[in-house]
Amino acid sequence: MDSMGIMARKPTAADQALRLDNQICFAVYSTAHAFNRVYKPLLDRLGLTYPQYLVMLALWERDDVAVKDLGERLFLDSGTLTPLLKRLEAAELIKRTRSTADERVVLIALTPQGHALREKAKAVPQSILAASDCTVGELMAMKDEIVALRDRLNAVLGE
Amino acid sequence: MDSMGIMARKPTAADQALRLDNQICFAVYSTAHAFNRVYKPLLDRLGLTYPQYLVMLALWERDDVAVKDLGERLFLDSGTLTPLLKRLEAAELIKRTRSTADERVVLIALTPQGHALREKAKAVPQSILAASDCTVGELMAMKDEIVALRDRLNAVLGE
DNA sequence: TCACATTTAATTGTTCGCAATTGAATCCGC
DNA sequence: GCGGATTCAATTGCGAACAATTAAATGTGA
Repeated sequence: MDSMGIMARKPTAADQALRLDNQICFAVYSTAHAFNRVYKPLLDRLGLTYPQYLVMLALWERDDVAVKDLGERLFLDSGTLTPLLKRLEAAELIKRTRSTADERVVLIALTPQGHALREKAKAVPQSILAASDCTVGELMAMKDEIVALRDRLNAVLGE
Repeated sequence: MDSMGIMARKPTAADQALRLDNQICFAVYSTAHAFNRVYKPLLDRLGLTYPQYLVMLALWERDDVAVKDLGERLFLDSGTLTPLLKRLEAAELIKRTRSTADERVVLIALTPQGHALREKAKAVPQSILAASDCTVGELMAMKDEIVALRDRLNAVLGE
């Protein structure tokens, strides 16, 4: 077969598909890391990691919600969220309380400091926009495509 | 200001930008996780995690390379790669050897088993393609856009 | 009512991902 | 040569991410 040797061989479609450059998943994976690195210095000023920032974004839209609800919005499970939320509570940005109606449920609420942090966070998106060197319209179009892809992937998982 | 209270308030552009739905970074982040979950059962059969699969993809294209070279291709550093490569070595898929020319450098080479695994891996991309429910053309177009975004983000980091 | 299934968070263990540091090897200017 | 800067991989420590399990609370059917 000489698949690794000196002899020339016409690359098959399967060969091409295994090329790193051709993989959309690697494109998405490496772009996620690039975003993370761009966010890092901005979020350091807020005392947040990127996943913590996502949790705060979700809570600024709606708080007093169960861990499960937060997990569904962020596509994360309790194994990830429980320790992360404990760190946010230690930072006094949120408060965790058992629901009285259903004691299995832990409700997450913002503290005054948690609410207040939103003002400081408003500067973040425009810094990212600048770093992306794109227009808002371009980014939103891309975002819609990527979300559509994500939702199709998640649909397969749900089967 | 009543930013959290009952009074209605016209959402500003900054408010809109903080919405989770509007964030391309969250779209990318959550899509990366969705890919990971789709890959998981496929890669389990190969005995690889997703990052390990990426390393193998890179090595199938070119091996006998330094850790640093691998890191540049995958956008990862030695803190991530060193333990990952040790696990691949333990699985006998790669061999790590110090370069004789420059003893700081560790060269990564595929073992026969490492080469052989490529044949089994050929089935993976088409399964992903099916899960994405897209045409190859659509995916490649998206990939190019995302890579362009990644490269602009990385360019800002390099400044 | 009571057994049994389901739901919800928390926990445990493994693997990334990265910042910061370390230590060895190499390079470079003088 | 020699000394300091640089390069490279490894290490340490922390924070995700997730599978699998646990434990408690709740729901359901006979």
